[in-house]
Amino acid sequence: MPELPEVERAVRALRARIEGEVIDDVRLLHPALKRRTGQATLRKLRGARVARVERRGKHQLIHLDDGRVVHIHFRMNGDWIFDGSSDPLPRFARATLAFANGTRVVLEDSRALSTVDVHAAETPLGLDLGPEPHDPELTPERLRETLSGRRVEIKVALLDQRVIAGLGNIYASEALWRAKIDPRAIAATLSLATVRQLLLAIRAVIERATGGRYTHAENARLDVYDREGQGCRRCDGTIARIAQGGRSTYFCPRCQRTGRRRVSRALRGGRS
DNA sequence: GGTCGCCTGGTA
DNA sequence: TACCAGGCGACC
Repeated sequence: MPELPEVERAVRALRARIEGEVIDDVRLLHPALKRRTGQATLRKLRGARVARVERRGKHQLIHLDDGRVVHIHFRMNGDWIFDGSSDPLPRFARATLAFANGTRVVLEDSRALSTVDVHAAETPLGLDLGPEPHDPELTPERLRETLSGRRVEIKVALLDQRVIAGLGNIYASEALWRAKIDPRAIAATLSLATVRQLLLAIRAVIERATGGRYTHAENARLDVYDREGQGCRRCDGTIARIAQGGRSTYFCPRCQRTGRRRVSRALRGGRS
C-alpha cells in the first residue's frame, strides 16, 4: 500500500492514536524483523513516551521523549491496524506496539518486507532523502539541476528517493503520463520547461491521491497504471507496459513523446 | 548503471 | 504452474 499519500494517511492515524502515550510492550513477530532488532532493544522501549510522530518520504518516525526513534517502513504491503491489546491478531501481523492506555498498534504485512528499527538518541537516521514533493524549495530549476547529473531513464530517476522523497512506482507512471513525457527519456536531457511540467504533474497526482488509497478495487482514478492494453484516456493510443529497473512502467507510446530518444535509421534496422 | 534477493500472497 | 506485486539495499 505504500506511496506517499498512503503513508501520510497511515502516519496521521498513528499520530492520533499514540502521540503522548506510554509504550508498554513492543514485539516483533516475524524472523526477518527479529533479525534486525534485538529483544533487549525492544525491552528498553518500555515506559518511554511518544513525543511526536513524523513522516519523511515513505518512512515513519516515532520520536520518543528521550530522543530515541522507532523507525518503520512499510515497503510494499505494510499497514497499521489499531485494536485493543486482547483482540486476536490478524493473520499477517508482523509486529505489535502496545501502550499503557490499552491501545495496540499492529503492523500487518502479508509479504513481511516491512522494517522496524530503533535508533539511539542523537544518532543521525541516515535516510538520505530528497525534498518532499510539496517543499516550496523544490523548484523546477532545482529539480532540473538534480536530474542534470543523471544518465538514467526519467522513470528510474523518479523512483530514486534522493531525487524526490516519497514518489513510488504508481505515481511515477501517472505523473509522466500527465506531463506527456516518455518514461524512457534520459533524465539529464529534459528541458527546464519539461521539468516544470513534470513537477506540476507530480504534485497534481499526489494531491489527487492524498487521503485516498489505491487498492485494486479503487484505482479507477489511475490513468495508466495497471492499464496495459487498454485505451489511453487522452488519445487513440493503447497503454503499454515495459520493464525499467526491474519494475513495470505503464505509458502511452502515442502521446507520451516528450524527451523521446531519436533512434538512428541504422540502428532501427537499415531500412531507408 | 543494471540485476537480484528479500518474503509471501493473489491471480491468470 | 507461472508470473506479478505499491520498495529498497546489496551486489557486480
